[in-house]
Order: sequence, then structure tokens, then C-alpha cells
Amino acid sequence: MSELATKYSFKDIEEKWYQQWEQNKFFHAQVNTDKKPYVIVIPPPNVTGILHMGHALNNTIQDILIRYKKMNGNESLWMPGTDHAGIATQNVVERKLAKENLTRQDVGREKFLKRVWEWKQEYGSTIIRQLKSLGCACDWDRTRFTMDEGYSDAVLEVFVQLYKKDRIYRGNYIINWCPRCQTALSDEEAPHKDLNGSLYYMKYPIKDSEEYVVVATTRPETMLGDTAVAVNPKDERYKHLIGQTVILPLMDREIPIISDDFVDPEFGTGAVKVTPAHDPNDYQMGKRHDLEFINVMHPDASMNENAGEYAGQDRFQARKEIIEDLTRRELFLKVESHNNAVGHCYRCHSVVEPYLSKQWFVKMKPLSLPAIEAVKDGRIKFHPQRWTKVYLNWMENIQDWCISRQIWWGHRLPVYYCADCHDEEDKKGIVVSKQRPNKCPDCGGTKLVQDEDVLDTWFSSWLWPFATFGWPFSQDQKQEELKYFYPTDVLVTAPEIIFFWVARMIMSGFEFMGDIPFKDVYIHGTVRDETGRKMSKSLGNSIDPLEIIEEFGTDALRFSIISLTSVGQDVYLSKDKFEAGRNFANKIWNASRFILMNLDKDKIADDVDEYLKGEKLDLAEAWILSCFYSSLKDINKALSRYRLNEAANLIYEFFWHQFCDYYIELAKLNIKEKNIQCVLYSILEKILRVVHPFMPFITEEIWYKVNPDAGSIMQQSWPDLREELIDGSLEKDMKELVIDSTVETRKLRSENNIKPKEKKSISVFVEDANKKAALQKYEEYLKILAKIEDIEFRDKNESPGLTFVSAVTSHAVISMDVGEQIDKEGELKKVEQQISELVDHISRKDKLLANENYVKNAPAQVVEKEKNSRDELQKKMEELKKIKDACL
RNA sequence: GGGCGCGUGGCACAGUUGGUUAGAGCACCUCCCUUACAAGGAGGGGGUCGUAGGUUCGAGUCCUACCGCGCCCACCA
Repeated sequence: MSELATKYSFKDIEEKWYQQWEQNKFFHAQVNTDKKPYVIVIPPPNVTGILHMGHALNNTIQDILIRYKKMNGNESLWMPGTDHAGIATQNVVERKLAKENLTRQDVGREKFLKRVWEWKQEYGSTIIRQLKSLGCACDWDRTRFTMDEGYSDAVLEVFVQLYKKDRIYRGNYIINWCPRCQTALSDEEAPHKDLNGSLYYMKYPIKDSEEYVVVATTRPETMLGDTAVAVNPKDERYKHLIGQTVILPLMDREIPIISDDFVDPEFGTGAVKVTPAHDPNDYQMGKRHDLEFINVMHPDASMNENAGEYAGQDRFQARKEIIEDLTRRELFLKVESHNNAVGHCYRCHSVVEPYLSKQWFVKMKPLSLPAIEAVKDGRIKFHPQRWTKVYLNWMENIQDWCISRQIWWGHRLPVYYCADCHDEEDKKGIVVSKQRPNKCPDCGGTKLVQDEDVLDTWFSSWLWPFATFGWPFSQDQKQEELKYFYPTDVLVTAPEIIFFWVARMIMSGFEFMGDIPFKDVYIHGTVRDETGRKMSKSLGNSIDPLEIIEEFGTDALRFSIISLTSVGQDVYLSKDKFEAGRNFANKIWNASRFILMNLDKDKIADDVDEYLKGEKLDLAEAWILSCFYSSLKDINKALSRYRLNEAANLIYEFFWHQFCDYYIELAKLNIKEKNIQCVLYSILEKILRVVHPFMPFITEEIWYKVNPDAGSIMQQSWPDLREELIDGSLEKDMKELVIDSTVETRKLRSENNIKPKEKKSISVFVEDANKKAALQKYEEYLKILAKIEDIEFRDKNESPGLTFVSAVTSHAVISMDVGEQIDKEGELKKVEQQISELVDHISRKDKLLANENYVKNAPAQVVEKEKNSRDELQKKMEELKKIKDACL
């Protein structure tokens, strides 16, 4: 057999194998009607993205599933790609421009876009390269970008279709406006954060009266746009004021006092200033009462010409000055501290301004209905299940989606306005079409101007599960692919984007494909640092996966992060946690190296499984095969339930603590024996296959040494579960007769300072011939594992010599002659301690067993087990008492 | 205001439908460079499972309340 290098060096193998796989197109999937497809579409990272631990976790999970399913005979397809990330990418390029003291307006739309594309050409594939270093088995030939020609066509197609169905409309509404990015945002893009704000109380004088009404606000600067004061109609305090007029301070505008049920008499003073152009509630009130809408801000949130003398000031500066001016006029009452939730731009974190503007919206209610049904009836399942509720809650309260963005980088709206006849209400002179129309259908005019806005990035990514397959089609062949691969199997993602993306993909799936986009949604946790903070660039607490790969290896990174991630729970990482994976890789390497060193090719049967089936195996061989298959059974079960951490830990446990700690040690004695050779080979080549999805590189490297002619491990099948080789009672015997005795014997050595090298003999006291026979079957194993020269079986009633120390197992008393150095007193103390613990334990059991209700109600099996266990303890105690007597 | 998750040895976590004395890892202590592996091997100490009740023969596990931490959603200005 070929040998492995003495020292495991991941650097020598990881890159090498990835290139091989890619060159050989092992990641490629195609329509194959003989096989069941297994499909995952990658959550497309932003082109501006650089790999962080969240990606590492997300993509490792997907890669494991893809590789596992491929080995299970599926046509596994992992569809990769990137997202153009409108605002984020535009910001990056704008920042670059800023270094040249330029704005995008300076260079103009066309040139700016050219620069973004250049940036994309240069840096846009960084994340793809990084995913490759993670080992991702994506079908790179299919890599898509949300602004590819074909993909863009899908986006426009969808816009046109929805418009024609009257699902898209344009209108003036209060939207979330980011003054920094200068664009509208959807509700999801403006998450609310609690701020320690202030509530300002201001006096508004009532016309022709000495009275004034006090209103409270968190944003005093909006008062410049007030067009009413509202009170609750039932509020006795203000009833007399309804219908009167107020003089708006600073602006000297006359505004009415209106009554509206919306007003909560309990909050503030019970009187509300109404600014219809700057607050969503006020907007509604404005509509109801036919108020004037006065916009007092520029798009950058500085005050505009409607703000009187405050024009030109920034909103926060204006706030300050307005308060000062009101104070001067004795119209400012007080300020209270007040926590309230304020929207922030999810890209630049600026405080978002509710802003009245003309935008495009998608009517969501009709789209949501089938998406709600599909989750309710289980056609789509969330893992863990609890996210179902979060999803349904959002879906059932869905709001219309603002999809127009005032930026340049993205899909420009396929909307054209006639320069001659387009009117403000969009009643005529508007054409929605994928192609630029030649003339206006209403007036025949030929000057058609395209809408300046682009679409929300998510308006393209919500089509990902089918647009990546070429929808809408021009060629029949590709349509076949969609038919074969859609719906996909599972979507693996983080909770943050359930609303942004997952929910919308489900809606678009039904709307355009008439079917679910995926069957399962696996929501994994968030990656946090060891103090529980989310890992993020801005906090500076992230661990760079590439550094971990450099220091510990990709396999180590993957194995560590997976074994730490229980389903849906957040992952707490620190650098040292990656040592576990590295150590395991090292263990796999060394164990494999040892086996390969000792295997004789001639002794390994051509068909090992077939050979082993016919052979009468020794206990150790049968045992380790049983262990392997019972582990495999559990691993399969864990994988089918997305419990990847459980699977990883089962693998670790079997490989390290059963195979290496016990079996390999036992095999050493007669390692050249054919059966042992076959078992070592059989388990090694199978465990490599099982480990492969988790640690693809090291397993491939070793695989080629174990099986030089079989081709890549990527193309092997997952081991069949051979239940007939699982032998529970053998596993139990091995545990009780060998492992427990080994541990006890080692303890005797350790407690009595006997050097590992020193060969010792033990005496084993057994009750009867049966016990003796049982132990004798395993005698050799105990000798090897505990480094025992000889075992002398003695009658239970004999007593060991005065220089013996003893331990009690469930089957025997093990004694060892430690000669002169015996610590009689210590020994006595130890035994007494054990006895007193047993007394407690037994009395607890006695109490339990004496409880009628227990015996009556508990399942017979449980009671039986309890009785047996009590008897065993009793026996053990008797043995210990004898040992104690011997000590005295 | 609603919803969700978490609180288990020094640290960070497992614990599957309630059933022996609650488990591995890291760290710690002792011994060992035993010819696969010191990134290793052998042994060991350490937890009244957040608190208080309840259901049950039996609760880390189910129920209720409370405390603490974190997250998500929501138009009380």
C-alpha cells in the first residue's frame, strides 16, 4: 500500500484537489432522468461581499448536503451566483469616486455605470474565489449574476407581467427615505432601532384666544410642515377646540384643529401635530381630512424652501434652532426623555426619514395567499419549525412593497413616459414594456423618456430559484432543465433574510412557476463572537475564515463550525475552537497512515464486504463493524433531519473513541491476519466516504492511497447500511467485559503509580464458570488494552494477597499485586468511600422500588431494569466489603 | 405592546417522545516522548441543570409565574 506523509499538511492538498475536481467537472449536474435531482440554490452573496464566518457556516452546510446527496445517488446541483446588491455596490463605487473628489452626478449616469461594471469585473468574483477555498461543490459553469442579460430579462418580464395584472402601481406615499443614500427603501430595509430620544412639548396658540394647545413630538423640525392639530373626538379636554384654528408658530400659518380616532388621549398631551408629508399616520389623517401636504425637506434631509427661515439647514440643526426659537417666544414647554424606535437604513445606518414621494409598489396581498397556504399545509417546511410562526405573522400582515430606488446601479424600470401627453396621475402617456416603445400609444408622440429609477435588488433576487435556469425561455432545451431541477429541495439561509428573500421567493414561485420554489427552508443561527455579539466588520470582532483556513485548514474550519452548530442555534466562535477540527483531521491522517503502513494488498479480498459476510469473525472485528454500522445508522438519521452537528459528533466519537482508541489498538496484535486486514480496510474506506462531505480534502487525499484505482471520492457512493452486522449484545458485552475492565485496570495502575511500560499481571475473581467463560472470550483484548502480561482467573471466595489492590466491575473483581509500595490506608479509604456511595445509591433504589405507585405505574421494563440495577449494586457492594475486610 | 430563543461543572455547549448516580470538548491536576498520532495517550477533580411553585410513581426534559441575557416584529406622535 502506498503511504501517507509522516506529517499531515493541509496546505499541500486542499488547493490541489479543488482544482482537480473543478477541472473534471465533478460539480456539474445536468438533466438525468435516471436520477432524482437534488437542488440547492445558493443565497447569492453580494458582489461586494467578502467571505465572513456567516458565509462559511451557510455554505459549509449546503456543501455537506450537496455532497452527501450526490453520494446517495442524486443528481446534485448547487446553483451558484452573485447579487448585484444595488445600494451596497453603488456605495462602494461612490466612495471610490469620492477619493477623486467626484460624485456620481459629476460623472453622469452612463459613465458611472461603466465604472460600476468595471469594478464588478475586477472585484466581483472575490467572493466566488473565496467560496472555492471553502471547498464548495457549486456548479460554477452555471454561475449567474442578477444583472446578467438573461436574468435581467426575467426581472423586466416579471415587472411587465405584474403591471399588466394590475399588481404594480405608482403613487405618492410616505415611504422610508434614506437621506444619505438618497433613495426610497422598503419597510424591510429600514429596520427600527430603539433610540434614547426626546419628546418635546410645544405650545400652539389658538387664534383669537389667549389659549393654546400643547402638542408633543419627537421630531420638532417637522412642525414646519404641520397642517393641522388633531385630538380624539371623545377627549373632553379638547372638545371645545375642535373646529377652531391654531396659529402655527414660526410659520404663522393658520391650521385647523381636527378630531380623529387615531389620536390616543393617553399619550403626550392627547393633542397631536399633524404633518401629512412627514409621517405615515399623519399622512393617513391628511387623506381623511383633506389636509394640505407640505414637504419641508430636500432629499438629503436638509430643510427646503417650505421651511421658511430654516431652509438649507440640516434636519437636526433645524430641530435645535426651532426649539431655541420656540423657547425664546415662550412657546416651548418642556422636553422629556423618550425611547422610541426609529428606522435606520440597512446599508448606511442613517436615520431614515418618512418622506412623501412618488414611488412604485407591488400589491402583496394576492401574492401572499398561496405562500401562506403552502407553509400552513406543510408543502414547505421550516427547520427549525419555530420560524413558521415568524414567517406567517409577517405574511399575514404583509404591506405593499416599495420597489423603486433612486439609484443608478440596478435594473432600470421598463417604464416610459411620453414627453407630450404624460400626466401626473399616470392616466395616459405611460408605457410599460421590456422594449423601448417607438411611439406613445395615446398621442403618437415619439419622445419617450424612460423612468430614471431602478428596481429594488430584492426584486431580482426573489426570482432566483427559476430565473437562474433561464426563465423566461427562448430555447426549449433549457426549459427541460427547469422542469427537472425545479422546485429545488432546500434553501439554507440565515434568519435575517426570511422576509427580504425567503418569503418573497415563495410568493414569486407561485406567481410565475405555479409551484413552491423549495420544499425545506433550513434556517441556521447567527455567528457570534465568544461574548455573544454578532460578528460584524463594524464591531471589529469578526474572525476571518480565510485566516482560519490559512492556519488550520479548510477541513478543520468546516468540521469545527459544523460540530458547534446545533440546529437553529447561534454559534459562538473563538479562534481556539478551530483546534478541535484541526486535531480531528490530524487524527484521521495518523490513523489512516498507520493502517496504510500495515495493509498488504494481497490480503485484502477483492470484494471485502462479500468476503467479510462469509467469514466467522473474531469478536473485536465483529464489534467494530457493529459499532460502525450503528453509528452510520444514527448519522443517516441525523443528516435526514438536518442535524449536521449531531452527525459530525457521531463521526468523531466513532472514529476517535471506538475505532482508534480501541479497535486499532486491538488490531495491532495480529495485524497481518487476513480478517483484520479486511476489517481495517473496510472501515477505513467507508469512514472516509462518510467523513467526505464534512472534510472533503483530507478524505480525498487519503482515498487515493486507499483506493488508487477507484477514482475520486466525490464519485463514490455513501456506504450502505448493513443492519445485519449490528449486534447490540456484542456491543454491550464489549463495553462491560472489556472496556469497563480496561478502565478499572488502568485506574489501578494509575492510582498506584505503576509506569505504563511496566508489565503487570492481574487476578480476576469470578463467581462461576459462566462468568469466567464470558471473560475468557475477551481475555486477550483486556491484556492488550490494559497492558497486562497475564490474567489469572481465581475463585470468587479466594482472597488476594496482602499486597493486592482491587476494583469491582459488573462481572468480576480485578486485583493487582502492587508489592511493597501498597498504600493500605489509601486503599481502605478509597474502598470505604465507594461503599458509602453505594449505600446511598442502593437505599435510594430501595425507596423507589418500595413505592407502590412507582411499581404500579412505571412500565414493567423500567421497573425490571431498576431491580436488576439494584441487585448489581448490591453485589458490587458485597465485593467491596470483602476487599475492605482484606485491607484490615 | 406582541412574538421568539437562551440561562446545565472555570469557559463555551450536547442532552432526541419525562425513566439508572446529567454527558463529550476546551481549560485544570497527575502520570507517560509505549515503534499512527505530544495537534497524542492513560487517569483524575469539578455541576442542588436561573429562581419559586405545580403536574407526575418519577422533571434538566412538561405546565405556571418571576429574574437575567439576546433577537425579531409593531404607525402612540
